[in-house]
Amino acid sequence: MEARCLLRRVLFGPTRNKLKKESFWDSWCPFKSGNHFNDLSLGETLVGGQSFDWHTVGSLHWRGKIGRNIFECRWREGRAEWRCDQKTVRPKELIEEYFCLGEAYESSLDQLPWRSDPVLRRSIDKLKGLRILRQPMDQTLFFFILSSAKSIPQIQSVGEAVFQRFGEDLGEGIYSFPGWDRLSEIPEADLRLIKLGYRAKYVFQTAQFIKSRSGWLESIPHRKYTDAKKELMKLPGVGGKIADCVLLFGGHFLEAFPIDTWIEKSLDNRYLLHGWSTTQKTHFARIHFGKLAGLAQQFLFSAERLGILDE
DNA sequence: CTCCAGGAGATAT
DNA sequence: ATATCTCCTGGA
Repeated sequence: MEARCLLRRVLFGPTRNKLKKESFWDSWCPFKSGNHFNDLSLGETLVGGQSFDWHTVGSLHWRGKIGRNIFECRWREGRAEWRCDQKTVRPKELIEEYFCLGEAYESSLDQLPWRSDPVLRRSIDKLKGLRILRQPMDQTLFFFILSSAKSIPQIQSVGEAVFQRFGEDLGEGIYSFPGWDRLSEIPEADLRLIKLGYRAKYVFQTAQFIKSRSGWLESIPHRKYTDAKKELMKLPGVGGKIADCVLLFGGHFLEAFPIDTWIEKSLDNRYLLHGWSTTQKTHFARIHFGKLAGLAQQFLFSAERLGILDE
């Protein structure tokens, strides 16, 4: 057996398969301390509904992409770790930027009214380290147009189908966002074949809108929040809720406060706003949570969705 | 089989 | 302003 192996090695070298498997991933690195996650918050950050770039590959183990680079994250022995493809350039910087691992996070958290709000306080406590990722606006817009009346797994699978068909293979079964230029060439009927349903028209028309206004989408992150929201709502299929999701998750506008059914439930039952209109609830959020309402929203959303406030 | 999901848009009041 | 209906699809 030994000799056979040796002979094979001399004649053909290590098998291609084995070589690839052993050299793809670099070693695991711990996340910077001081911005530590906990066993809940890492997963919630990655696959809790703000991003659709990650999928679970095992217990407390996720794979996904940052830009066009494949990464993995996991929760192991009481700490969060990440690793990437060996040929990724400056991965540490990518991680730090994507997860906002700087000092600003802690002070942002401290600015939320947790001192006077037991619901928020408990949510933050249970989900230490939960954060808003820095994701690209174009792709985020695409995913949230798909999100209308769909659950997280459905949004992800439909989105991935589009990526797989029209995007680029990045390896490990992960495909890139095709981009709005490419999407503008795809007939609505083709999108319907991939099960986008009535959202197919929104994607198609949004692609035409963006194509006909060079620089428009790129200008959104540079605008003031209210102006940016008003602009996004010009897009077919983008109302107030989706616009806020795109701004919060794709533009890092931390004042955006998307009100979905989970937040609605939280505001109704925990903040006793049952019967208030969406406009009134939005106003309440702005007054009560302040300039970083979107960050507060993420904690309330996850806490409500995970059902961890009623224990 | 019916009902509704992490909505938006159109229409009617 | 508020209420209701429809739009696709998949899962309960």
